[in-house]
Amino acid sequence: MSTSNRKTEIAEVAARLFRNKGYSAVTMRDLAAAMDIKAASLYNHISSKQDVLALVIMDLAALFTQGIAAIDGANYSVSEKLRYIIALHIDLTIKHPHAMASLNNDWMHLSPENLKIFTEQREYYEDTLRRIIRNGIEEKTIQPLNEDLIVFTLLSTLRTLYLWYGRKSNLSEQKLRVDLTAALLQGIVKNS
Amino acid sequence: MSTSNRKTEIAEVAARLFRNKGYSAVTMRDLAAAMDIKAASLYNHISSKQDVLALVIMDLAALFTQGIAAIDGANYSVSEKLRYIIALHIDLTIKHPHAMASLNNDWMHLSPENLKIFTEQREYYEDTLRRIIRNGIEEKTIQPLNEDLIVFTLLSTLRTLYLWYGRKSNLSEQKLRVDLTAALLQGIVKNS
DNA sequence: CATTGAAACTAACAAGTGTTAGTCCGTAAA
DNA sequence: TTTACGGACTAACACTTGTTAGTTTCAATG
Repeated sequence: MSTSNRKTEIAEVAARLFRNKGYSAVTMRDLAAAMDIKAASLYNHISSKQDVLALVIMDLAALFTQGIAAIDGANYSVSEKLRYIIALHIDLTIKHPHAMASLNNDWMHLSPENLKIFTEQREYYEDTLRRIIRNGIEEKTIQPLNEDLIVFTLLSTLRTLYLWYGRKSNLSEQKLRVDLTAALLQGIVKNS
Repeated sequence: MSTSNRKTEIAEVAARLFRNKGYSAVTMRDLAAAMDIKAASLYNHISSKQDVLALVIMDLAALFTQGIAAIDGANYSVSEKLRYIIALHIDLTIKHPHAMASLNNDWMHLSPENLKIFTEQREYYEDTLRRIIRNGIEEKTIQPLNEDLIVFTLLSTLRTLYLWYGRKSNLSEQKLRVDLTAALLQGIVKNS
């Protein structure tokens, strides 16, 4: 295989540390200690601290980009697309809860080249979602609210799922999907 | 006056820097440069870097605590309480957009004493909101979804308002309040 | 057995970190 | 005019940072 086992292990431990203290506050000695080795030994597997951050963030970012591209390209209704996007976020959050934190909070510390790629992907993601929402408003299946507001209401909840899911509650993935979809799409008050 | 003008000026500039790079990545020399003075000169006004962080975060945290206490203590319906809580977040976000970022992302770097106070206040805030939601579910004015899920759906959107409001959109505060309340409480799809 | 190579180690460096000590300047009070 | 002092400065400290160089260990391969 192309990437060594140890390298991905470093990325996983790093993601957990980054989640708790942020990229800048985690030192290479912290990371090494968490793996029970010395800092210098890390460099047998990775080339720099930036490299580790990219390892944590970039693959996950690509999964989001691919995910929304597939959903948007399929022959779904607006409502179906939104449901699949919610499911995508739940799925990736459960699989990579720690990396999600870095994706949200530490992306600005990526190297210029990776930052460019990341920013483009994020814009593509948000533009796609915005277009779906706009379609829904035009066909009158989505409430005629400000479209940026709708986009960020959805995204802010989906992006910070990692903050509480699995901690505060022990919801099943199934129940999470059903209830979260209901809360985001139908709202939380009755008889509106 | 008890706190000097210069001290609050430092806190404001620091909040802006913390927002962009995070507390740990901002050096005292960065902060000094942003104020056009030398790093050592900062210590005529503040006692430590931690002190600056506390200056940025703690007062704002107290405003949230006082705000929700007042709303919860008043004789409002569940729906009214939720509307006022949304308005509280909008109000404080517009007044302190930079400090909101630190409140969300840098609180873990507070000194142990301040961290304790902060954590207690946050728990009080979340507990209060959770109780309001639970009341609503019991009296059947709120959808019977998982209550933690509802709490964090609301909070995640409200807490990250600073990320996009004033940047991506030029909504008036009035329109923001109306549309955001609608999106969070009634949802975004029609004819549910 | 000899050799290789992955992966750990020790030691160290250069740059950057928060912070302190001591000094200087200019304005306002005495 | 003298005094006091807020608020800037220079210089320096002790420590931490990411990273490199060179070495050692040891299991797998020939």
